Amino acid sequence: MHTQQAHIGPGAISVSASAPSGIEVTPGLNFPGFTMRFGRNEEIFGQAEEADFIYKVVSGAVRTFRVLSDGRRQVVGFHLVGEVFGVERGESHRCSAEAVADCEVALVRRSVVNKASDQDHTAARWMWGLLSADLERLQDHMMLLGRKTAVERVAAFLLEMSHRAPCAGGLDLPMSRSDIADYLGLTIETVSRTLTQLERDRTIAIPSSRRIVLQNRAVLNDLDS
Amino acid sequence: MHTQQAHIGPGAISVSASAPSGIEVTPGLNFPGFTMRFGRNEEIFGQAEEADFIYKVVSGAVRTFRVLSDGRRQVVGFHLVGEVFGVERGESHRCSAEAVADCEVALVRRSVVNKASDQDHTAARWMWGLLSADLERLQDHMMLLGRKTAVERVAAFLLEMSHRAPCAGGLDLPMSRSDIADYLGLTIETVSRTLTQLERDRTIAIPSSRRIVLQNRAVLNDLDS
DNA sequence: CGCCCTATTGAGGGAGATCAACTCGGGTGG
DNA sequence: CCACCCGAGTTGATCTCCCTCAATAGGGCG
Repeated sequence: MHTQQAHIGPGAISVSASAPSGIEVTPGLNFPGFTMRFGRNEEIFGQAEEADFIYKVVSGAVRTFRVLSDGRRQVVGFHLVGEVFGVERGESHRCSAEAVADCEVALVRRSVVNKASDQDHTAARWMWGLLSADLERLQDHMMLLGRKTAVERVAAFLLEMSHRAPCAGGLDLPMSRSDIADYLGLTIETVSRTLTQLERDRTIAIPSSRRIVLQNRAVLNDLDS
Repeated sequence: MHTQQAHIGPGAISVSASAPSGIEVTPGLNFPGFTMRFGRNEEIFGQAEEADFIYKVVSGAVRTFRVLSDGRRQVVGFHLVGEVFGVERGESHRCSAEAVADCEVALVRRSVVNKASDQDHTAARWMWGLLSADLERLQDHMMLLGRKTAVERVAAFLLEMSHRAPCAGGLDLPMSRSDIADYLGLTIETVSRTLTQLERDRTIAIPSSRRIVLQNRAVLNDLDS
């Protein structure tokens, strides 16, 4: 169902030279690190794998997800340009991460960040902020998955993406319908049908399948409750 | 639908004397604080309210949840004896919290914890651990809400409760079917039907509606995938 | 142009929701 | 002590939203 490729971890050939100044994880906070490139659907890290790094999207987009033994998949989150992912407790990752589209990712050693956090409150607070922002998003998403209808889920998704991506004149979705469906707890068919329904209502326009223009945000906001 | 009562915040009459030694939030880590009692369904804190405290369940049980404007409710989590809740980023709570049953709760000022975290890595790490344990649980729960069937959800719930509560010879559920339903993204009817189905299969026994004996954990574990 | 992958559309079925009746148990008051 | 009541839980009948299966349409790239 989903392309499974060999894991290419840190140290593999796709490592590129790190910027000499290090990785700026957030304005004013730099860490030594390096960048890597990943092709579409390539694995960045796997569930239960050692969590030695934290990651920041430089270009492209990333999905984190979990799978059940029978293949059912739940996308936990999408990570767009500038966003940090892979921040976890302890030793190992609890999600897998894959490139949604070709992308470039900056890596910083967890040990480096941990040491900085112990010495510098700025770094500690930054990490704390990352984790709790994630928590907040996950709580919103639980509401969506547990209690919202298909239209409401799709509306919430469109609004979320439009807030997180610079959307001058319409969204450019990096992810497939299958990714969206697994994020929203729906099937690709339902996602597709719901989008065309919203298009018929003139709430959105879909010039091409990955490009969506929000024509009536008021309706979407209403659906978002 | 749910009993809405006036909020009784810190400083209200139900405050009882704090233990002179302070609140032991985790073995070896004490903070000055005090305890309060809440009756069944009483509000402990409300969504968007100032998050001045963190809370620990001394006795009874607590639910945290969110509601949509039309009353649909999603229970984000249950908090049993010994567990800490209300740890959030920044200023305000993102969930409401209510007493599932009569309970006693210990409160510690956030400012106290923050100060301790800045000076002592033990406290900082403890907070970090709390937050990321929550995150982990929420990710599991997203999988449940997004992709699991009713039986799988109920099985997962029973196993979760049996792991978190001392369950010598059966669970004693503090929460109603309605709470369970809103936690699992189902209706009370479906929860009830699923439980009786599991009872007919001899997977569980239900001596009384709040008491459940796990007779065949293997089946439940299989359903938990 | 033809291939392949992604997306859309249609027809039909099913898991769970909804609506409604009934049962159970615990508390209260006569 | 029993009758009554009320909330919680169970069970039944029906409906519906979304899933499943299947066919068709687009669109990027060789």
